[in-house]
Amino acid sequence: MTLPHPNADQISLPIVLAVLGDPTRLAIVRYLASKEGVPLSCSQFLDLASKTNLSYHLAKLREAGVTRAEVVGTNRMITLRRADLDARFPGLLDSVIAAAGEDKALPMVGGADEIEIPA
Amino acid sequence: MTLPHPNADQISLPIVLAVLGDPTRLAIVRYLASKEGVPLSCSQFLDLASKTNLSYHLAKLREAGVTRAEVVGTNRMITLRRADLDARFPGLLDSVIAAAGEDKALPMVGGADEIEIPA
DNA sequence: TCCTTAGTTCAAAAGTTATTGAACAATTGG
DNA sequence: CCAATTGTTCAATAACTTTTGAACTAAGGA
Repeated sequence: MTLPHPNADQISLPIVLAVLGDPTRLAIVRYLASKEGVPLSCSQFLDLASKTNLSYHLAKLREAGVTRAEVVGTNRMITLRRADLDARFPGLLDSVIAAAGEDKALPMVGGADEIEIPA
Repeated sequence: MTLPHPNADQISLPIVLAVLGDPTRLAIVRYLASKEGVPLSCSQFLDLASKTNLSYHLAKLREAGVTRAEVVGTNRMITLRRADLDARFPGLLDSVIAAAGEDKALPMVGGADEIEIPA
């Protein structure tokens, strides 16, 4: 019942960039980052897309090595693979998240005001 | 005879990431970065793809705001838009280039040994 | 002027990614 | 056990991206 994840050394730069180059997925990553490592269930992202479509985007993120999904009962708890990404591509995730944090064009997970943008 | 470029504030994060999420284009950017701001003509990249296909990829990079192309006689001289990208997405380009610099899976522009990988 | 060099444009084909709805599986709570 | 909740899978379609070759433009040199 564990889902397939690449290990750190299998994470590919072009694949990670391509996966992050989608507004829905970037919004997911931004929200995960704003929650500082707290695992979130898939259903937390239903603002962004239909259930089916979310399943697709979350699988892309997981298969690229950007997120980790753990099966807990009937939920999948999603976290960012911060340490693995930082080890593989130092500074990349931080700069993407910082840039995404200011991006008004990206879809929002909560009803706005959900994400703290540090002044 | 000047080509269309977005200005700095029109550069979009997801578009930049998507454009960089392609091995051919990442190789182009890596090579441009390795040449430290020296303008290169399109034909320098013919190792990577056919002339027609290069034209397509270079247009994508230019339209995304990643590169600038200046018409000089019958050549287009290409440079990285380092300052604009750094202003817009601090640290992003540097971390992408650093990660790409070590990536053996990316296509090479010269016959290898062309790019200095700092030890 | 004629030829070459450098690069673009166009239309077609091939391939890939995103989105949808219906049906399914697994767990939990009553 | 039954029903609800959570999320996946599948097949279809729509939409986009990549690649190709042939035809083209524009500048420069002989």
